[in-house]
Amino acid sequence: MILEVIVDISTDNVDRCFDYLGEDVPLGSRVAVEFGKKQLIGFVIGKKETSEFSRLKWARYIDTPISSEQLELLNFMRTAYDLRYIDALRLFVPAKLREEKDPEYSRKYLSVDGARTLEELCATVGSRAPKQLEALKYIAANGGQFLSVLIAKFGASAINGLRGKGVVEESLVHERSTPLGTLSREKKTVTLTPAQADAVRSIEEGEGTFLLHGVTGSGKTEVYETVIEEELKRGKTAIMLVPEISLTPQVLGLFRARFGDSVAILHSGLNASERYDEWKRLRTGEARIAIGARSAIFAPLENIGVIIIDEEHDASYQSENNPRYDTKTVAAYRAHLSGAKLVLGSATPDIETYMRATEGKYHLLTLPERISKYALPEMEIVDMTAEFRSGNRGMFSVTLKEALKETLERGEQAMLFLNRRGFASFIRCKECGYIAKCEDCDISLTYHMSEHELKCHYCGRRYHEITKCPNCGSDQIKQGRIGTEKVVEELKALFTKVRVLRMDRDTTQHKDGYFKILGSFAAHEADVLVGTQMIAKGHDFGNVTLVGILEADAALYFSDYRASERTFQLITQVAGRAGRADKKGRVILQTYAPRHYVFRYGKTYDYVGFFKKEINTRLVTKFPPYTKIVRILISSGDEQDAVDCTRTVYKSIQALERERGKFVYLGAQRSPVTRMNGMVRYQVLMRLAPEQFGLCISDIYAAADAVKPKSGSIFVEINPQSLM
DNA sequence: AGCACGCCGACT
DNA sequence: GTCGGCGTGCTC
Repeated sequence: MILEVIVDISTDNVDRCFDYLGEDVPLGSRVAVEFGKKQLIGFVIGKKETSEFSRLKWARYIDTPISSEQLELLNFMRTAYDLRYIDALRLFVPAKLREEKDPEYSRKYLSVDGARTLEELCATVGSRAPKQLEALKYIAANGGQFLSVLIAKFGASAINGLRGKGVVEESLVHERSTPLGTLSREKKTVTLTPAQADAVRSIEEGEGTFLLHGVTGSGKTEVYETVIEEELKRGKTAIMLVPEISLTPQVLGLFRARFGDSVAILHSGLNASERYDEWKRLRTGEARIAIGARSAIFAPLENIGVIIIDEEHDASYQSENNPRYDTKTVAAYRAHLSGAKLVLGSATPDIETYMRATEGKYHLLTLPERISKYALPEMEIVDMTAEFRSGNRGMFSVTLKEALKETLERGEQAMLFLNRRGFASFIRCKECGYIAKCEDCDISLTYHMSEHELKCHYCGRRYHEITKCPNCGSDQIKQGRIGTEKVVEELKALFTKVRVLRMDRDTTQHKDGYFKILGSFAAHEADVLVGTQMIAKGHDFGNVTLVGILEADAALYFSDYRASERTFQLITQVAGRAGRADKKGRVILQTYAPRHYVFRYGKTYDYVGFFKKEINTRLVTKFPPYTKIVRILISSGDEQDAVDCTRTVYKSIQALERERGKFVYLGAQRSPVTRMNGMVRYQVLMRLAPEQFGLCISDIYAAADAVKPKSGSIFVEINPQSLM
């Protein structure tokens, strides 16, 4: 039998089948092959009787980690996203299975010599080795520990010293590193509200895709859990996806408590062995629920009853680096293949998702109110242009200053949220709030310092630099953007004794920085937490009664058609941080555009009102969901090469446009971020009507694949999250 | 990704 | 005269 094998090398030149002789094994099998003179892992994706090659090598069968259903999903993704076989295959298989050694691992485990007392052992080690003594005591106190853990904790020299002295016993433990047996299942019977029960019933009795729309605290999680439970009772399995950032130990703990060992958790904190362990528990059927970030959609489950995507509007569901894919589309296809239901949940759904729900393509389920009797905090909108005109040139409004003072006096905590994304800068008039926008696209213009001009990132149109506000004539027109450091500075100048924590890219760079800061704030080691969107999600702090949103409108002006949508999501999310059970919260939102519809609807948490307004804007400006944005990004080490490649691609796309009908927009330009690690970046950007998209996308992929930059890359993105 | 084959500059 | 630079091309 001839096996068609994909070898485990990720390059375009080997992104095809290679024929090998082998047994008649199932498709999706893992084989060991000699490729050139390298020993590699390969995956069987086809079988045939004859080959046009004469001197074939043999492939040795190992196992079959990928099901035929998963292979179908893989093929779908390959055409939908123009992926390499191997890049797509790797999503389905834990890294451990791609290493040549036996994936069944066992780890060295150290315990103290039980025949002697701890004092005797300490004496043997001697007082001249304090580190070893410390380690020894630790081992004794814990009843033993894995060698790798000990080395990480005490250093290799201390541990090897101990091992040399014969005071510890070594054994090979063929076991998972995080014992689960200790976690008992919590037999908590939750009583669902009528709305929750209705939602559960609709999902259980229906099929297809559901949008579960409910504000923060309306109890979406109970609906998910009950639906999963029902599916398990029917003998089905379930996948639940959550945004990467919400995979906190607490959230995971809740699910473990409810479902015990039948849930497998796939998160980025797992090492290769742990990941393999969880994968195997799903594959063998030991675990029947997979929970994780976006890649958990590839979990090795059969007979899936439901796929749940929580916070479905979250940007992390779109994979922005290879393999590029969009989880919701993949999930929809997987659900279709396995006859599973797809449940999308959010308080602020993606505009496209909600549109499909209004069109009847998704079943819309609404959870109207918060479960606890405490209403969402009220938002106060402060007009910063008025503050500016009345002489307050600082970044805090009078209202916010007073509210901060009161909060601190009561010994409560505050969060100051700074709405800042990326490094694009917009131009704003501080007197009247005017923002420079593209006349064609209604997208904020970005100031390019090198060229002294303003540009629209979506159509490339250029405008002269402006020094006077065209609206009110003021010369107070400048780049609007402030940093977290600046906020902390001004805060400390106002309140000398205030204890401030800052959370942004800089302070969370080192590992665990994120959780350390949150933990410290939760323990009331600081009065105010200043941060970017990072502090918007999850994390309830009982003592926080004030949330200040500085420059609430800043995200409105990032040159992105989703700016309003993102702003609405952010402000409603951040506002939810204020006030909990017993303490009423207060939200103060500072903006230079108080009359913008985002704030009008945001103030009352009116998503539907916002949606109606926003969808109309999208229709008029011809942005998604009424079009699809396709971007071909070309990067090269050589400027001329990049220009040549861009021209070639642009020409073939133009030819395509002549053949298939006019696109909504087509243009080629330098990428907004011109250089990135030594590479020059150009892009061909287009907007297609949905029908055109279906017709053209494979040709667009072909046009891009036909060009090969000398020392760089070329790839196609669909509705990219940002145009950086 | 590797590795071999292949055609042009400064070295024992 | 040769060693070696890394540019193109192939791996079933």
